[in-house]
Amino acid sequence: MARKAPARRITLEDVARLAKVSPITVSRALRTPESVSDGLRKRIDGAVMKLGYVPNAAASRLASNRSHSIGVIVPTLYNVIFAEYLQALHEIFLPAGFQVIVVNSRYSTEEEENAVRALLGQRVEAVIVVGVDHSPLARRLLQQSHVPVIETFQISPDPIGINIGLDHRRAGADATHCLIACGFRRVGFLLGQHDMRAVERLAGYREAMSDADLPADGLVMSIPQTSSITLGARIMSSFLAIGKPPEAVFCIDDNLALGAMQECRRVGMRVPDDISILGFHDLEFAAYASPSLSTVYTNRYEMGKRAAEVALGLIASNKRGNPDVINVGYRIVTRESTPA
Amino acid sequence: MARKAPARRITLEDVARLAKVSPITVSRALRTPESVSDGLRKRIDGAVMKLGYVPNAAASRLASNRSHSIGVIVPTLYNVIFAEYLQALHEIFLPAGFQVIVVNSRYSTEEEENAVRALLGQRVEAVIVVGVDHSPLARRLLQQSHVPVIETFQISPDPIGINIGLDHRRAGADATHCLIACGFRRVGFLLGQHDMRAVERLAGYREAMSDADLPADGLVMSIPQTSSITLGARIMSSFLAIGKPPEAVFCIDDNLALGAMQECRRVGMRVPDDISILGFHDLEFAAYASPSLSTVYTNRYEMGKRAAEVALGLIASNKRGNPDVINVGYRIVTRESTPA
DNA sequence: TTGAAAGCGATACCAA
DNA sequence: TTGGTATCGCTTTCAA
Repeated sequence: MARKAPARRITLEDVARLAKVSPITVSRALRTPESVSDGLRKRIDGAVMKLGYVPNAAASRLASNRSHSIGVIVPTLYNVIFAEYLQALHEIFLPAGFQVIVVNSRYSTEEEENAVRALLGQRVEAVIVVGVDHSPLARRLLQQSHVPVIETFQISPDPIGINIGLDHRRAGADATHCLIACGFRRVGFLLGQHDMRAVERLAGYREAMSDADLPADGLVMSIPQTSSITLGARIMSSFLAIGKPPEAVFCIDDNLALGAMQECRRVGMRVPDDISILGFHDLEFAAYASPSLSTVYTNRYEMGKRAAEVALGLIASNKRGNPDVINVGYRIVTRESTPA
Repeated sequence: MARKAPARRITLEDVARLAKVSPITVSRALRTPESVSDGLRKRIDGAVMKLGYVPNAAASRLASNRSHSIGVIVPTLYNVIFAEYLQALHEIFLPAGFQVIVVNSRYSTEEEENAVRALLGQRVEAVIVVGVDHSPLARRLLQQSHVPVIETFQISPDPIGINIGLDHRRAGADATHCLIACGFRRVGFLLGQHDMRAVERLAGYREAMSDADLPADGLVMSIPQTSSITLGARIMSSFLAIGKPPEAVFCIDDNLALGAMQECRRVGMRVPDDISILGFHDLEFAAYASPSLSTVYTNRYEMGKRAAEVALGLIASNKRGNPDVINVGYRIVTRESTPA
């Protein structure tokens, strides 16, 4: 076995010894400097610096039963929508003295369950999770944890706690109606992986088609992989390969839409003259594509910001928050890739 | 003050009591199930399930002095290059039983220092950080921490431990030479914020211009904000506003490049006929832009992967790793936005 | 303002 | 295979 402690780590006691005070005084000087006399504080700060002391967070958490950290579960980091969301969370939590622990569930309910366990094990003071579908155990663990739980991005018929999101089914239906209103009958739907938000938007699409008495058969095309521009091009290519091209396609997100658009142009179809393309989320490049991309704007930043604010409020008041749904909505943005 | 413990949290002891075994046996059953008899294991698992027990990581860390977690510091989450890098880290560390704690330093040395302190306080078993410029205290804390430190993305003249990156100065010089070789004399340089990688690339640009006896005065344009497509358009717009347009511009990254390209087109300049544009990083959309964007490919995934592998090796062998530089290089990718 | 003693909830080490 | 006991490094009482 390795020799114990190859140069033991510096502890509070080491600092106390060097500063010739008791450990508890050092602890105080670090947490509430104003509660310690000037002289001592200076001696202690000096000792801390000299030794390069870094408090052991595990010990602190154990003793205080406070972690000063927030757990956040996102399905991926590849998509910039989650970066925007996380940015908002950081902007609220860091100044409030909380650390943000981000865990990536990679769109897997199983990994999400592990993430929940890991975060609750860290005794995070709130859990903020993207999506509303969880494994039964994950749901139960969240429910019986004593911390606020906030589900985001999607609204839930049965939220665990606070729920801040938008109605993806309605957004999908509205967007599809919008294309139908342009006079299109063959409206396609392109998607990558079938996460629950995608599935809801697809359901909205089917609903809208059905409402307009239009068949959706053979118009839904999916390659269940992480959404990307490349994937959009591939899906569009498969779509075009199997028969009569659609008059319009609604893509599960802007990445797919951009790829689909480029693929159409590659094979000589003009957008929007020969085919219309509608994306989702309104990523930054959508406005800069040529033609610029029509899409559905969603406010990721606001969802993050409100989630963080709600969480801070609940933590401060030592409550969990009764189930409540906050719908932040969406907005269809018409640009050049669809008719005016 | 709030009443203490509104329904106390479940501990190992609660599980032990319910399963009628000693706490230490529960601990064993959870960590090394094979070291406990079948009957007990089942009873214990049942009790864990029934109570929804989640071990307190703080207590475990304190007692075992192992955190099973890795600290990663990135300057932003907005840029997909870091998502790719983090993805690689996750893919290596999670299966190896390590949690990845991601902290965002928001391009601030000060926040980075806080991040270092927070991570070392968590007793992470390795620190992986983007960049090689740190505050003196951050550097010292990393140095005297007893864990492996891996600096990435950029090569360092004086690495703390292992250093995996590329030479941004040379990449900047090579890219600029490439434009000069096309016969351009007025080659501009566009950048947003002056992080150290950007500064190195700028230095490379200046070097290349000076090598070719070309003046760089008035050809460097910067708006020190987070890089984005919009920002690229704005910087290009300012550039065009102040006088004779350049023959080519080298942009600090593909976002800026795409924005710059769209701005040129907006004002009626053709790319590459009237102006050439070169980006950096080869983000996915670069190949799909129209015209497709020439750029410099960097391998973020590989940097993450190798950093993780090296870290795991060092952790396993209980070593810190002597300073060593691994240069992963880059590659200039010529597409339609520059002459062939 | 400072300090002494008693935990926090797990694991390590040694016994049975 | 199972259990007792000390201990990890800090904070929370409570006293001085």
